[in-house]
Amino acid sequence: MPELPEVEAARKTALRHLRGRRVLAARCAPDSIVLSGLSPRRVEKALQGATIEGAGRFGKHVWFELDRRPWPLFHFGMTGGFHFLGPAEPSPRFLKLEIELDDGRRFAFTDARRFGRLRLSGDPRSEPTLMGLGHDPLFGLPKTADLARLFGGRKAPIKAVLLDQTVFAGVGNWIADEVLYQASLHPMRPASDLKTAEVARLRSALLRIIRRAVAVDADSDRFPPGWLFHRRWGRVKNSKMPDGAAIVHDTVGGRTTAWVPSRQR
DNA sequence: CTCAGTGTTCAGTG
DNA sequence: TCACTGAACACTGA
Repeated sequence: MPELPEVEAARKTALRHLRGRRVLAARCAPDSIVLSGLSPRRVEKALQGATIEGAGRFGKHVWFELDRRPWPLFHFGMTGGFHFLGPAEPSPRFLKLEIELDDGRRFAFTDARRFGRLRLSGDPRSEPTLMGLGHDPLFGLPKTADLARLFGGRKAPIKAVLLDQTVFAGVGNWIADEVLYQASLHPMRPASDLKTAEVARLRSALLRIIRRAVAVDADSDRFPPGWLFHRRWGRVKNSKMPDGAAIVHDTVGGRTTAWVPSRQR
């Protein structure tokens, strides 16, 4: 669920449900991994009685803006997510944080696989982990010439560079594959080998894909039918694009990579 | 039972 | 120091 568009959709939904709401009660699970050692009590105390005024995001990180500090800062890892519940609904499985709002509704943060994180921050934007991030495509990308210069020092496969959060914040595995497919680029090409025209194609594909996915709130049923996304899942043998082009699966940059050799040279 | 997986970090290497 | 690679992490679901 959690690449940039999914996290942005979660942020917007949170904003819709939570803005202006006061926290009546908060319950935080004693999960020392997800909390990275932070005490559940501190999280509960930070939220208890606070009013939620906004929600921010950078890359795959999302946070709530309260009327006082510190603020909760979330990362979804592989399986984290937000849930919004009515007063009588049962709490979801894998619950890490639950909040009761002053309108009777409830908010929950869950994470089955526990790669997600919940922290507190006086100012998320100045957290070292956020400041180390590269360009969030939704907030804009450098011009082609500057990207080309950035790639010039990288001999790693372009797929790996796309996944590098210190270069492109928020890009994950399916977006990287979609970008390379739509830009007709071989995932294993060393980044430094890309010609200017190829960097331009990558740049516009990245912008187009992120903007479109965000515009439909990361609802993959509404992604354009031609996207690789719809046919990339699993290492399914003999899978093909609608035009008959074969999709193959390899490991590149340590991740499963779905690509179409007939199109990506 | 085995294995892949929409992510990040850290150790080891060059 | 930097860039890069691969393993580790934790757990579910196929």
